[in-house]
Order: sequence, then C-alpha cells, then structure tokens
Amino acid sequence: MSTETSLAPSAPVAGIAPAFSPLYQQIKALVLQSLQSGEWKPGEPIPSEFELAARYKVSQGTVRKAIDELAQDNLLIRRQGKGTFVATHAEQQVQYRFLKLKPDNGDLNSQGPAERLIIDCKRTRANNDVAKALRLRGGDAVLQLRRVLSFGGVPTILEDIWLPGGPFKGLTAERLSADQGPMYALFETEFGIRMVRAQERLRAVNPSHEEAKLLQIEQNLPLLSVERLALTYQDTPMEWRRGLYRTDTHYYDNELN
Amino acid sequence: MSTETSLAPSAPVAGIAPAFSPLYQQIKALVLQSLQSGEWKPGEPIPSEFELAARYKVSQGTVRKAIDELAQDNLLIRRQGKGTFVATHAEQQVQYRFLKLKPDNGDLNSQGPAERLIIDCKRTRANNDVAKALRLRGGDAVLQLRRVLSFGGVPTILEDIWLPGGPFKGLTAERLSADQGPMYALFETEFGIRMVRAQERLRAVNPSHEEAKLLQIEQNLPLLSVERLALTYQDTPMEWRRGLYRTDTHYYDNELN
DNA sequence: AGACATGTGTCTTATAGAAGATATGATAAC
DNA sequence: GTTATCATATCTTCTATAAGACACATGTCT
Repeated sequence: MSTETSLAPSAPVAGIAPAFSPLYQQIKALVLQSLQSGEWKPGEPIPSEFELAARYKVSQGTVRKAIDELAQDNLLIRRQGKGTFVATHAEQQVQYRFLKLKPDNGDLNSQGPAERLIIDCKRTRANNDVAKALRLRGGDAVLQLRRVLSFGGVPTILEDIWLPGGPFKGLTAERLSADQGPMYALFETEFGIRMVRAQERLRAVNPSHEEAKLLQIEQNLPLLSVERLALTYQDTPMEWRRGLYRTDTHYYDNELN
Repeated sequence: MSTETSLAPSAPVAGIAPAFSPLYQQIKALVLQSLQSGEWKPGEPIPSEFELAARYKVSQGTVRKAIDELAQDNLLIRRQGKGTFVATHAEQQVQYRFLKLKPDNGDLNSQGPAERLIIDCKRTRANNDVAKALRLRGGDAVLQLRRVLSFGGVPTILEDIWLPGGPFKGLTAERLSADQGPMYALFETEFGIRMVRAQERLRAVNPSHEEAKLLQIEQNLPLLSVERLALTYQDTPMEWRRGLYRTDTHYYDNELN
C-alpha cells in the first residue's frame, strides 16, 4: 500500500471534489466495514494494533490514528493493557447513554433502576412522517410501541417508538418485557443492530388528555417533547421515537463546547 | 527534557494520588496558561509547532498531541498551511456557537440577522441562586440584563442574563446595543473573557403574564426554559442566563453520540 | 501569468521504552 | 499436598522521539 491514496473511495461529498483521503482514513473505513459486517461483535476485542497493521500493511501508528478516531466517536473503547473493544450499550458505566434526563436532586439510579411498563406494542404501517424519518415507503410495515418509564415509582417519561419492520422482525412485547438492561443493548444482541448516534429535537408542549393520564399528571403541566432519530452505521436511521419528559422534578442536561 | 515527567504539577485531584502526567499533558497545561494569560489573543495565531517544541524542549510530535486536544476542545483552530489560531466567538462560520435553536423550516439567518432588543440593564446584588452559580457571595455586585431576540420580526427568545460585576465593570446597555455580532465576541474584545464551554438545563414551563407579554404570545403556550452556566478557562463560571424559547416555530437541536 | 521558494500544518513510518493486565512458574508457608 | 506469594515473561495500549514526504497558503522572482 505504501503511500498511494485510493484504497477506499472516501465518501465523496456532493458537489465539491473529494480530493484526497489520508491512509488512516482509509484504514478507519476498513475497520468500520468489519464492525458493520459483524466480524467483531459488541463487547468483543478487536485485533491488536500490530495485528491490524500487518493485516492492512501499514504501520502501527497509522492504525492507531484510525482507532483513535473510532474511539472518539464511541464506536470502540480502548483499555490500556487489555485491548480495544467494540463499544456496546450493555455496560454498567454508561447505562442509558442517550438519556439526558437527570433528577433535580440525587442520581438517576439513586432510587433503584427505572421501571418500564409497556403500554402498547403493535405491528402497523408507517405514516408519512415516520416513513420519511426512517427512509421507508409510506405504508411499509413498522413496529410501534408505547411505554412509560418510572423512577422511584413516579411515571416520568412516556415514549412512542417506531422501528422498521424488516430489521426488527420477531420483536415482541414479551421479549422486551423479559429483558432487563437498556433496549439498545437488546437490539445489539438480538438483532445485530447497534445505535451509533442520534439526533434530538426538543420542544415544550402541553400533553393531550390521554398522555396526561398515562403520566398521572394534570393536563396543564407542560412537558418536554423529545423527538429522536437514532442511527446505526453509515447513518442509516433505525428508530424514531418521541418522548414526553416530566421536567418539574427532572431536567434535560446538555453540555456545550 | 528527554523522558522525565515533572515539568508542571499536573493538577493533583483531591484525594487519590495524581500519580503521573504524560509530557503532552504538561505541554497542554502550559499552552492553556498562555491562552489564559492573554499572551495569545482570540483570533491571533500561536507559534508554530516547531517553535513551541523548541520553547518547551520537547519534540514537535508531542506539541502536536497537546494542540490536537486543545483543538478538539474548541480552544484552538488549526488551519493547514496557515497556522494554529486562538478560537474566538467572532467568526462567521460559527456565529452563535452556543445557540441550538433552529427554525422548523429554513435557516436561522434566512430572514436576516437576529434583532436584539435590550429590555433592561441594571447593576444589582446577587441573590442566593445566582451567587451560588457564579461562585460569588450573596449580595455581591452583579450586572443583570434582560433582552428579547427576534427572528424575521417575531420575538422568539426572552433572556435574563447575570454577569459578575467585577470582571464586567464598565459594561452598559449602550455598549451592548451599539455592538453587532455575538455578545460573547464582545466579551472577548472588551473584557478579555472568553467563554470556553457551557452547561445547559432544559425544562418545559408556562410563561408568566409578563414573560408572555414580552414575547407577544398567549400565556398558555408552553416555552422551553434553558438555564445556562457559561464557563471560561479553568471552568470558572462567568455568566448565568435563563432563556425562554418559543418552540412552536423552532426546535432545540441536539446531537447525541 | 507562471514557476519557484518558503513556511505552515498533515501524514506515514520506524524505533524505543513506560505502564497496565494477565498468565506462568518458582518458592515459601501452612 | 495445597495454598499463598512473589518474580518473571508476555501481551496489550500509551507515550515520546525523529525523519522524511505531502498538502496548503502565500509570497517572490522571472
């Protein structure tokens, strides 16, 4: 491979020239491919830097730089002395990596784990909004579920979740209820789908009569509406959800830099 | 310096042993010091990697790793071929770096720049909440201001801002009104205070009668309350603000990864 | 206008040792 | 004999250095 610069086509951006892609970016793309194909599964170690260097015929330092970026993106986790591992949502440290709601006082887990109650779970057809978000055709099969999360016995979050029917074939309410642990961890083990990143859009809204009833609140208590599009590898959308958060006892925490 | 490891004392954390700090971290701390002291001002270039390497008696690669992390944290900006520059809030590309509100359709600047209207600006004494957030003593002098931001003529954000009186001595409503550009850019040039990062806490709330009037909305329209603590170097809090955002025409955008 | 030189950050390789984790085998203690 | 402890070896990531080539920006000379 030496120093030539065209191993992988480096995702040409629309319009302007892609120009040139450094070696380590090409290596990054190759590693990504292996992650995506499931060659290395969540939680498992990937080959050592020297092994990968030999495999791709580049120096260890170049592999290192590629892995550095993947670790930065939370796709891999480095552990000195042990190895580099495929990141997973099934870890104690980062339980609920995507949940930014924090209680006004104390810790989210101070009152024990969250109680999950599935209200509804049905197969249906995507309406236009959902289809567009999930890049499906209107009317395609989707799995829709509704659940309530409670902390310390207090219903705090009401969520409606839409999943594409194809990739999640076989998912049932029983399967979800049986599982402890984060939902995204189950997606990894049962369906081989790993959520890599997500985009959220927040709004303040008034709950409907039914929504207020499910959360056991007055209808005049405004709620935080959190629409989330979760993406897997290659930015493929794999879940759309809309959460209603109580923010009189909790707040949505966000760091800017 | 070869390989010894005690250039700077590497900020010993309370309790557990500080153990050991890699060279590049020490360099990072030294560069940070120079940024903080104002040796290199926002927008200006810092010395080249080789110059810094000579100055600190380390290799160019080590300086590079230090600068990489500072660039990652948005404290520095690298420009290939030109140099490395001190980041600033006064740039076209990242106008309003900390504002995550986006219109439902179109761009924030599609209807021209935001109109800023200062409702109130007064010197007062910190109440307990503000004092605690800004690490002041209760009753210390603070500058309080209230303003409304409008986009395309529609009042969209109502903000109350508290600034510590000491560092911002001399700031007046006239000075603020005269300035175009972001407020944080003015803080840099006029007071040498650069906001490095911030923490936000979001809630859904009902506006008060007065707040609704200022935003020209009905009182039953829920708003997004955004409390922000902005920090300068060394995580020193330098501003506390509370914004009320209209989210019927806009949304708060957030990326998770 | 074009060619060239120079200074900047960027990339790649190579080498070496430090630090953390883990297994193995020797030795001592019970 | 079994168990505990220690030293050693070996694997991993992490840190640091050095050297050369490349890409980008901006001049200056022709």
